[in-house]
Amino acid sequence: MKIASFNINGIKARVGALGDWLDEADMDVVVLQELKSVDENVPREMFEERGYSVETHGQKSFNGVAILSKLPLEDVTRGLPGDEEDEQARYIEATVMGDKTAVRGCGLYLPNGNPVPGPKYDYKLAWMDRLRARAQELMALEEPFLMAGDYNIIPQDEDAKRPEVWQEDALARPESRAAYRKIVNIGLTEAFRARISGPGHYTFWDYQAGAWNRDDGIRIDHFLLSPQAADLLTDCQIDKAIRGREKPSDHVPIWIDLDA
DNA sequence: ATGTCGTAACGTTTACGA
Repeated sequence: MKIASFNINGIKARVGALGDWLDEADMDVVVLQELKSVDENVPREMFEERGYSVETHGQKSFNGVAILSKLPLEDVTRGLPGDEEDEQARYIEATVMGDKTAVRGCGLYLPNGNPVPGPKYDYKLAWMDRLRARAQELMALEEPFLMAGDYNIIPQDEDAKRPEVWQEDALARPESRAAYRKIVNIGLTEAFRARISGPGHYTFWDYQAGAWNRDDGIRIDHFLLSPQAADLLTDCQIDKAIRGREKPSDHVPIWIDLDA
């Protein structure tokens, strides 16, 4: 079961590049972030004609997440539990019925949090605490689940080309990293680091200042796996090359393969 | 040179979020 996460930075602008990638990537499941569209404006046909069912949780202009799947989906839920007042579309869950095993899949777009300090940073940290609470609920089931998406977290200095410029940023501040570790440390496995160690692996390059040409990137898109899902992990890779194509997103896809 | 995108709207330009 191949599952990808891809922050597309606007579905309208990405129809061409996203379609090309879907054709060649051959994923069973894809979680998307930053649709920047309401559900009615998502071009479902481009996914359905490729064999995917489409579950969206959209929002005008900002945020918006989706799950695409060639495998049957069950029990789709939208929104991160823990705050009835939160209207930002950043979270969706569904159970993917694999040939051998069902996997609960969570797609997320974690708040950026800048500037620090301020209400946006407070919202980020509170959102991360809600995510941890949800992960703990799922852990108690002792079943395969995964949380995939744009975490807006640079876990360690080795995950940035220039860690010094991110020191005071919401993506790398000590409080942000601690909140991320608090989620991981309930017993989850970060898929990429379970397979590949060392610096120089990124999923995001800013559009500005020639960041891509200088390989000035950061690794902020992650898969966290429950123990039962980690047992099934056979691969995890970043599709770096598509950042160099026409009209790219500022993120690239990261994907895992599960024996499920 | 403080650098680029994507989206929306009281739109041919500005504001916001990233």
